[in-house]
Amino acid sequence: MASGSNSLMWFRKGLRIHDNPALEYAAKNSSHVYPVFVIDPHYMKPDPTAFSPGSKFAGLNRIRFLLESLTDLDCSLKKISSRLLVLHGDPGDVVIRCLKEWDIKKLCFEYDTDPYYQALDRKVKNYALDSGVEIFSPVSHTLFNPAEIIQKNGGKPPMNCQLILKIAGEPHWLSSSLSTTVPTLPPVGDVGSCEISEVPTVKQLGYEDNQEDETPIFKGGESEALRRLRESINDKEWVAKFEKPNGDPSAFLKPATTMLSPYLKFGCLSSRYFYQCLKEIEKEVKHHTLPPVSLSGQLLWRDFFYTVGFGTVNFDRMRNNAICRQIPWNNDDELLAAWRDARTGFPWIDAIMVQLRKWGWIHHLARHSVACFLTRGDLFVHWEKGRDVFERLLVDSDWAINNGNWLWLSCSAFFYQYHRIYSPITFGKKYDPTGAYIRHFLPVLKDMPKEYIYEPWTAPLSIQTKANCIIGKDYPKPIISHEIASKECKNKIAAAYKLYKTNNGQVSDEDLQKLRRQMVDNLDHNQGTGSRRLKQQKLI
DNA sequence: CAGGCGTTGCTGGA
DNA sequence: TCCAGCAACGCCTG
Repeated sequence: MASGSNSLMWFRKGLRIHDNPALEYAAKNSSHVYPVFVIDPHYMKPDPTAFSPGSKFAGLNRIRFLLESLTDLDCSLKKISSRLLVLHGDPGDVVIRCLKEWDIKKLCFEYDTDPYYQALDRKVKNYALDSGVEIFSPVSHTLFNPAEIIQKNGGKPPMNCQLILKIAGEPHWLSSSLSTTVPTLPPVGDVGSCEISEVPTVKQLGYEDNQEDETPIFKGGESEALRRLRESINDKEWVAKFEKPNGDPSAFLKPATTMLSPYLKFGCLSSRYFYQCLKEIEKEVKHHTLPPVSLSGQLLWRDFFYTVGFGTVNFDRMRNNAICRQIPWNNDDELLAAWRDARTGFPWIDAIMVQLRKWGWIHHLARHSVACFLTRGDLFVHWEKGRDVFERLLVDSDWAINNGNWLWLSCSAFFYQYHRIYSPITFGKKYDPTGAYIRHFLPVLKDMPKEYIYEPWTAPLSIQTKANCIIGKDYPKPIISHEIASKECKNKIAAAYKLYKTNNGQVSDEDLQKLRRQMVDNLDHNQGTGSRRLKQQKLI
């Protein structure tokens, strides 16, 4: 039986029992294990000034998911004669206080590459080192160790996904059996004067719990994650044939992907365990798709973005980010708000933005569609603004992956074929010619005939009247002409790329400002056919 | 230094 | 449903 000293298991992500090496280590030779989660008011308290319910940093959907995950974790810990200790306050201060109060000799937590945790962990590690507390912080959130990949690649992160496998080979743990359960944990010791609470409800955190319109799409927690994993991989044919670019973004009754991303984000599901399951299936079936498009490939993409995010200074911004193209994005908050609040006048785009707000999840290609529209395709708004909206609204929002994809979609890094623009009209039509997706998320258009549902402003007034939807009154006119705006966007990016080349990648703030002025001049020369002018005239 | 390639573009024709 | 043609990017490889 366990004997020895006290251990603190600090949960942050990795909200699971299975494949949790930090938890296993905490349990080893300890007389007491204190499983802790710290609720950071800074992250969790309601922010009434935000554009959607939630805190300053996270929408309510994600906060709810996190709380559900904690409840499930508490429940699982109770089954192995322990419990989750929930504390409130600045996580660094709280953990340091616990280390003192409980006479902790081992501090265990999953290693995290996000800048937030890098800073936080530095603080806690410094204290622990000074006071003789042993630290165990294994890499178990990703398939590979990002630092190791970077080192093997000569000190730089690999800049395409295929390279990861080439550099790393198969993960070292692939053929070993990852723990699926922990039989029992040493008991929680005396908590002294530390204030312990149960997992709070959203109401207790100060939120209105108005789960009005639709039942939530996700239920947080490891139990649900494992259940959904089984369900997803049950159909081996489906797994074997999975090809990411071929998914249907308009499928909402039965979405086209596994929808496991929120569980991977919080570590309710181990990406390593998931990968093992997929490899097992790939071994069994005759033919299967391959990375990067296969289902297993999707986990490699995750590692790819984690690695580049870890190895790139200022990965989450344009300025002073060595891999990011300098592009003179505009600062038009009106355009941004129209996109964010689903009133661009393009039903395909607006329907996606409604789904994002309600579900906290949209299909990968839907993300592409709206991200392209906001940035390089139509509105030319800065990708950092769109990133912020996604970061808030997505339940699965993950720092490295979200930023990486916005860099990708805005043609700022990784991908540069800026002339390939998703049409806000024809792209969705391809998958859903009758507009069922639009009708579901934008009921105001539910009676619009299918001939006009993607471009309702072209419907004759008699049709609009019959459909009970007057464009410009019941549903907005399009904020830009896609034909004109997309052409302008291409020209702007071409100019920015050109400057980047002539300046050898050294583009200053002044250079960008100059470029912006030139662009305004160009618009004026074009006799007001530019998007700016169109917007002023409220033209369609 | 040229040629091939890149998870997910669009249009129009067969 | 598949394909060519369009326009045309940078990065990697040899």
